[in-house]
Amino acid sequence: MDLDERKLQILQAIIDDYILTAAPIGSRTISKRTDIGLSSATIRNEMSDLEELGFLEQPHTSAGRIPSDKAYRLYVNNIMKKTKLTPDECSAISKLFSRRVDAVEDVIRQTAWVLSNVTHYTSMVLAPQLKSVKLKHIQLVPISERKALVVIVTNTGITRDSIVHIPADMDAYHLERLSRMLTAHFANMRLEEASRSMEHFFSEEVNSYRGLLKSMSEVLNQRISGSQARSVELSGATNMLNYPEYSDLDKARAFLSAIETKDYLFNMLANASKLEFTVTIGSENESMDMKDCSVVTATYKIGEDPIGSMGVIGPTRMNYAKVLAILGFMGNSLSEMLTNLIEEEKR
Amino acid sequence: MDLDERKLQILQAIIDDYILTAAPIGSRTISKRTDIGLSSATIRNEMSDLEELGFLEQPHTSAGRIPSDKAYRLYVNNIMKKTKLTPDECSAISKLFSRRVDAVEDVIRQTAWVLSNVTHYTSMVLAPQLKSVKLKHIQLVPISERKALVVIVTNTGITRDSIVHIPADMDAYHLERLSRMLTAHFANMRLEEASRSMEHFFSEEVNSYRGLLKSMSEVLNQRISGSQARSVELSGATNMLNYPEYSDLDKARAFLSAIETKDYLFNMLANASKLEFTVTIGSENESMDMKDCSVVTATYKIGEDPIGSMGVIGPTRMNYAKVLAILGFMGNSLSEMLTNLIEEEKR
DNA sequence: GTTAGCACTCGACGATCAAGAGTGCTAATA
DNA sequence: TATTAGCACTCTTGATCGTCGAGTGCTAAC
Repeated sequence: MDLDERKLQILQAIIDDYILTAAPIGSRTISKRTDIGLSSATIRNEMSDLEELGFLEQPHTSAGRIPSDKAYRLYVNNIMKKTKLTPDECSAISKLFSRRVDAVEDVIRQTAWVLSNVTHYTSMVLAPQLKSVKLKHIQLVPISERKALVVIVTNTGITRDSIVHIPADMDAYHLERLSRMLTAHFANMRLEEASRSMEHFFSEEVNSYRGLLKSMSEVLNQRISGSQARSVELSGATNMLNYPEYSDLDKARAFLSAIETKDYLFNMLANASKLEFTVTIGSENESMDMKDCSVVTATYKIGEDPIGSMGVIGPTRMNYAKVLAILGFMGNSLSEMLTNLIEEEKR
Repeated sequence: MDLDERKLQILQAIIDDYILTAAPIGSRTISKRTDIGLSSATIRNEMSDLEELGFLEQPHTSAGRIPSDKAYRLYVNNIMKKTKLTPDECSAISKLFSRRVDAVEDVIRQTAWVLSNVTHYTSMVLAPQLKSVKLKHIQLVPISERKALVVIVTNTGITRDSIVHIPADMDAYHLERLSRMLTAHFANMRLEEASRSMEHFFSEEVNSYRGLLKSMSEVLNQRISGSQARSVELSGATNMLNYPEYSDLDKARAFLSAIETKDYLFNMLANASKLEFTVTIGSENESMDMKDCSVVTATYKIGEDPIGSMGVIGPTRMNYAKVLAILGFMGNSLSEMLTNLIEEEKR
C-alpha cells in the first residue's frame, strides 16, 4: 500500500497537472514536464501500477489517466505541502472583509460572499449555532389580543421571533412581568438547558402560565433543533458551472438541486463543527449528487468557543492546499470580527 | 395593428402549441390540429403576414415559426381567457399550505416553496416590507459592557436586530427605562416616521442619549431602505434548467447568476407591489440576462394593506393563464394566513 | 379568396475518414 | 534487472459529405 518515492512523485505530478487542466494526463507529458528524468515508457509502467493500486483511472483506453478519489485522499493526507497565503492575498481578503457591518447575519452573509469570490468555488457558512449559545434576554411582546411575540436574545446577538398564544386574562403588564422573571431566571443558560427546564419552571407557581411556558419551550426547541437549513448562507453556487466537470447539463442540474435545499449542507457543516478542518473527497460524500465534488470545511469561534463552521465546495480536483489556507485565514478573520462585534466578556 | 378574427385564431393556436412543445410550429400542424378548416397554404400566407406584423419569428428559413414577445403581450392582454383553478388544484395547494407554522419568515419560505412546486417554474416571494409596517415595541438588550442589541418588533412580528454602542454610564436599568419610553412614544408609528423622528426625540431631555438615539435611528433607516435582497425568498431556481430554452449551458449560467444576487429581483418585486398583478415579458425585462424569460407577480396583504408581493419566473412561453390563476389563489391564501397569524386589530 | 402543387432551403442526423494522443507489449540496451 | 526505443493498436475528436424531412414561398388553377 505504501508507494515508493518515485511513484509518489509521479502521482503528485499527475495530480498537480490535473488540478490545473482537468484533462487526462499521458505518460509523455509527465516525462517532459517534470525533472524526474525518466522516459515516457518507464512512467507508463509506473502509471499502470498506480492504476492497479487504485490511484489512477482511465476514462477510456488510449486516453491519459486521471487521479482517483483515493489519490486525492493520499495527496491531502501525505503529499500536499501546507501553504500559507502571501501577504498580498491576506490583505486582499482583509480588504474585502473590511466593510463595516453590525449584525451577525450580515457578517455571515459577507463571509460567504468573500469566500466564494476568493476561491472561485461555491461557499457556505453556517451561522452561529443556537444550541451552544447563551441566553441573554427573553421578551414577550403583545401583538394582538391573544397573541404575543417571543423574542430571544443571545450573547451572539441573534434573535429569533415566534408567535405564541397567550391566555385571555394576560395583559401587557403581565407579559412584561413574566418576561422579566424569565430573563432573571434563564439568563446565561445555554438555550438547550433553558428549553428543557422552562416547561417545569413555574410548576410551583401560578398555574395559568403553564400552557404558555410549554409553548415557549416548544418554540425554543423548534428553533434550536428544527431544520435549520435557513442558517446556512450559500454563495457562488453558479461558480461550479465554470468548471468543465459540470459542463454536462444533467450534472449541473443535479448538483444545483442538491445544494438548493440546504439541509444536506447544514448537516455537513454541523458535523464538521467538531473538527478544525475537514476534507471530504468525492465518493466520501454521502449524497449521490455530490460524488463529483469535494468539500473542505473549517470552524470559527466566538472568544474561545467554536460556534460555527464554513466550507468550500469544488470539483474533486480542487486546489486543496490553497483552499485550506484560505479557510484557515478566513476562519481567523471571522472569529476575530465576531468576537469584536460581540465583545464578549472574558470568562 | 388590430388583427382580424382569423389571424387571432391562428396566432392563438400557435401560442398554445408552442407553450406546450417549445418547438417551432409549421402551417401544416395548425391546419390539421385545429378545426379552423383552412388548408396549410392559406395558413402559410396568414403566418407570413403575422411575421411581417412582428408577432411571429422564424428561427431560420424552413423552420416553423415561434411567437414573439409582442405576440405574448397581445395574448396576455387580449386573447387569453382568465381561468380559475379547479377545486382539485385549490385543495392540492391548500394542502401543501397547511403545515402549521408560526413565524412570518417560515410562512414566506413555505409560500415560495409551494409556488415553485405547483408551477414548476422559479418562484420568489418578497417578505413584508418594513417601511410600511407599524412599530410595536423597541427593546434594548445589553450584551456586553459597551454594546446593546436593538430589537424592533412590528405588527407583522418581524424583528430585526442590530448592535449599537452605548455610553459608558448606561446600565441595564437605564436601557430598560429607555426602551420603555421609546416604546411608549413610537408604538403604532410607521417605521419610516419613527426612524425620521427618533433622532430628535430627546432634544429636550438628557443630552447623553443623543448619540445613542442617532445610531438607533441610523440602524432603523438602514434596515428599512438598505439593500434588502435578503428579504427575497427564492425557490426552484433549478426548475428553469428543465426547460429546453435553458439547455444551453451559457444561458443557464447567465440566468442563474442573474437571480443569485437577488437585488434585481427585489427591485422587480418592490415595484410590483403597487399593482395587484404584473406581467413582464421577455425583452420587457430590464436585465439582459432575463430577456428570455417572463415574470408574473401578484401582491398579498395583511388585513387590507398590500404589504408584499410574490412572483413566478419562467420561460416566455410560460402558461400565463395558469400562473395568473395560481398567483391569485396563493396571494389570497397567503394574505389570509398572515392576517390570521397576526390577527391584527381592525382599524 | 382559397388551395394544390412544386421547387427550394436549411438543419438534423448518420456514416465515413484522417489526425492525434496515448497505451501496451516486445525486444534491445545499459 | 531496470530502463528505454519502437511499433502496432485503440479510441476520441473534428471535419466532410450526403440524405432525409420539415417547412416555406411562389405560381397557377379552382
